[in-house]
Amino acid sequence: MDLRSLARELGLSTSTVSRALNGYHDVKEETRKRVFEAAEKFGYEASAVARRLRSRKAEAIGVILTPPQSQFADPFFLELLTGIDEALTGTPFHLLVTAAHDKKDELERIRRLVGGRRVDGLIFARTEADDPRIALLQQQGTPFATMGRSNAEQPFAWIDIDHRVVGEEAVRRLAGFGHRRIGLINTPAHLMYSHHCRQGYDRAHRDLGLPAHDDLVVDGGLDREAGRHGVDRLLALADPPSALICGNDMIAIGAMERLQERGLVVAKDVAVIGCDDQPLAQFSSPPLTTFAAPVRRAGRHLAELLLQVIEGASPQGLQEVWQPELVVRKSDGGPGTPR
Amino acid sequence: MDLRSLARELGLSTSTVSRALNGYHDVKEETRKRVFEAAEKFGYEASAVARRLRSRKAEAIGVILTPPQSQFADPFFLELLTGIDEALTGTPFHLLVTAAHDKKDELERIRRLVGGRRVDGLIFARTEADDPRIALLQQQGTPFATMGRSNAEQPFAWIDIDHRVVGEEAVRRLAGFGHRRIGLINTPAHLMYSHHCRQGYDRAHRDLGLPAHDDLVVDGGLDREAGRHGVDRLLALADPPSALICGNDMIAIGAMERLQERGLVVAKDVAVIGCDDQPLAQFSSPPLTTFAAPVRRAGRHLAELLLQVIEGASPQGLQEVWQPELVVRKSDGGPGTPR
DNA sequence: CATCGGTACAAAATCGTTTTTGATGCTCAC
DNA sequence: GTGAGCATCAAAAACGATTTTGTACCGATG
Repeated sequence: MDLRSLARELGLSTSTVSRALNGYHDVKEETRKRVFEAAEKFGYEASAVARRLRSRKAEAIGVILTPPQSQFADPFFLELLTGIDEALTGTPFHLLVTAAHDKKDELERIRRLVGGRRVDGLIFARTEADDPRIALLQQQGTPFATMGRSNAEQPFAWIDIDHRVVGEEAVRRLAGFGHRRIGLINTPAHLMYSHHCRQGYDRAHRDLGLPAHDDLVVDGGLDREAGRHGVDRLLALADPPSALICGNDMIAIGAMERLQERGLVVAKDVAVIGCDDQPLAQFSSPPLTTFAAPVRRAGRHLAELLLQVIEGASPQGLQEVWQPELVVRKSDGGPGTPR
Repeated sequence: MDLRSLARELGLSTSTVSRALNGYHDVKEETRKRVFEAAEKFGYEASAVARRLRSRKAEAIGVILTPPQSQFADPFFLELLTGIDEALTGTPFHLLVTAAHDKKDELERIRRLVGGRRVDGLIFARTEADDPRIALLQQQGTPFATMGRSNAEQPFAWIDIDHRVVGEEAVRRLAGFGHRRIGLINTPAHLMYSHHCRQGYDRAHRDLGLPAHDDLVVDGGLDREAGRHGVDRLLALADPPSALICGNDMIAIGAMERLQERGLVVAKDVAVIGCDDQPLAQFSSPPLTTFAAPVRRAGRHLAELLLQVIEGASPQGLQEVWQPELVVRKSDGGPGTPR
C-alpha cells in the first residue's frame, strides 16, 4: 500500500495525506483522524527510501569496526554497539554496521557510506593523533562522533575514558603494595589512549620518585598475543618488573597465561592490573583486577551526541572525559608481598 | 556531484552515463572509458537512496537480535553477525542490526523493517515451533533465512546445528564413563533446538537402557542464572545426577559456579558438558568440554542463502543440517570415576 | 532504392515520498 | 462589496537515480 492508493481510498490528495500523517497544521483535525484510521486499517507504512530521497536524509548512522582485531568478536565493540542501539531505539534512525579489514579499507568504507549518503553520520573508536578519518570527515563536513579524543584543530564530538587516570592510579596502587619495578604492556602507540596511559604512568613515577623505567614499557597489539609477547620481553630484563599494568584486559589475560606457563604465580610473584573490565575479566584465573570503562553507556551517549550534530548542533562543547573506576579482584596481589 | 552534473560535464545524457557505469552494452567502449574517467575525477558516487527507490531494492539485510538475552553481548549473536558481515563484504548489501526488547517488539520491528522496505530480507535465530516470525514473513512473501529450523508448512531457507546429536552424544559419552543419572539443564522449551536436544537425550537413554529420567530434565533461561538454578533444582533430588548436560555454555558456566559454591568438584564429583564452544569456554574453571557449533560459518552461509532467495531463488532445497563436534577439555571427568 | 537491422545515444517515464506553490471558499473589517 | 486574511485542500515540482521508449545514423541486403 503506497501513499497514492491510500489517498485515492480516502478521496484526498497525496499531499494532504502526507501532511496529515506528518503533523502539519493545515489539515483539519477531522480529516487527520480519518487519515490515521485509514492508514492503520490498510497497514500503510511510508517507504523509507522515498522519504529519504526527498528529504535528503539517510536516517541511519554508521559504525565502523576497526582493524586489526576488528570483528564483532571484540568485546569492546560489542558493548559500544549495544549502547548505540539503545540510544537509537525510538528514533527513526537505523544502525548500519561494517567491519573494515585494514586502514585503507576503513577510509574507503567511510567514503562509500558517506558518498552514497547511506548514513547521516558516523561513530568510530580508537582514535589516533592526526587521525585520517577525522581529517576526512571534517573536510567533508560529515557529522561524526568518536570514542576517544584526538588533536584535530576543529572541535568535534567525542567521549573519552581518561586513560591518564588508569596509568597513574595503577602505578600508585602497585607502588603502594611495595613494587618499585612496574612494567607497562601498552596498547599500540599510535592510539591516542595508549599515549594517555603512558602519560599517567610516567607522571606517577615522577611524583612518587620511582627509578628510571623506560625499559619497562613495551607496546604492540590489543590481543592476548601482545600480552604473552610483552611478558617475554619484560622478563628478559636484567632487573625484571614485579608488577604489570596492561593496556586492556585481553593483554592482561595473555600476560597472565604466559606468566603461569613460565612457572610464576600471578599476584604473588607478579601483580597484574588490566583495563576495561570486559566480561571475561571475572572468569580469568585469577580473576582480573582492572579499571572499568563504561563503554556501553559511552556508546549510548555517543549516539545522542551524534544525533545532536546531525540536527545541526555545533560540535563545540560536545566533549566529555569520563573517569575509569578500579574493580579489585585477585590479580593485583592485594596488600600482599612483592617477590 | 550528482549524475546530472556529471552528464553535463561530459556532454552526455544522464541515461547514457548511467548505462555506461552500469555496464550496459549499448555504450561505445570509448565513451564508457571517458565516463569512468570523469566519474573517478569528480569522485562521483551514485546516491544509494535514489538507486534503491528506482530499482525497488533496499540493498540491505536486517538482523534481529532476539530477546530475552538479546543484546549484542550475547556471544552467539556476535559470531553470527561477524559471519554475516563477512558474506556481505563485496556485495552492495548492508547490514542493518536491531535488538528487540520482547517478542511483541520483535514482530513490530520486523513489520517496520519490511513495511518501510528498509531491508530486502531478514535473518534471525532461535526459531520456535509455530514461529510467528516465520508465519508473518511467509505471508508477506519477504525473503528470510533462519538459524534453526521450524515446522512451517512452506519451505524456507535455514541452517541448523543438529542438537539431537548434542543430546545423544553427550549422554553416550557420560554413560561411557559410568554415569547412570545424567541431568539435562536445557534451554527454554519453546526453542526448536531445545526440543531436539531433549530428543537426542531421550533416544540415547532408550538405546542404552538407562533408567527413567524425566525428573532429571529442567529448563529455563539461556544464561548463567539458568545454570545456577538448574543445579539447585537437580541437587535437591533424592537421587541427584552425577553428570550434567547443559543446553549452552553460559548455562554450563553458571552450573559449574554453583556446583563449586556447594562444595562439589566439577569433573570429579559432577561431570559437566556444554554446547556451543564460546570463546569463554576455554577460560572457565575447569575449561569446559563442549560441542562446537560453527556459528560464524553458519552466519556467513545464511547470508549467502538469503541473497539467493532475494535474487529470486526458490527456498526449496536451501536447508542444511550441520553436525556439532565435541571439544574435549576438563569438565567432563574424562575417563575418570563417577561419585 | 527502399528497407531492414544494429549501434549509440537521448528523451521521457518512473520509483514514492515531501515540499512548495496554488487554488478555493469563507469570514470579517472597513 | 471588496479585499485581506485564514483555513483547508490540491496540483505540481523535486529528490537522483534506473528503465523504457524513441531516434538518428549507417551499412548491408535484396
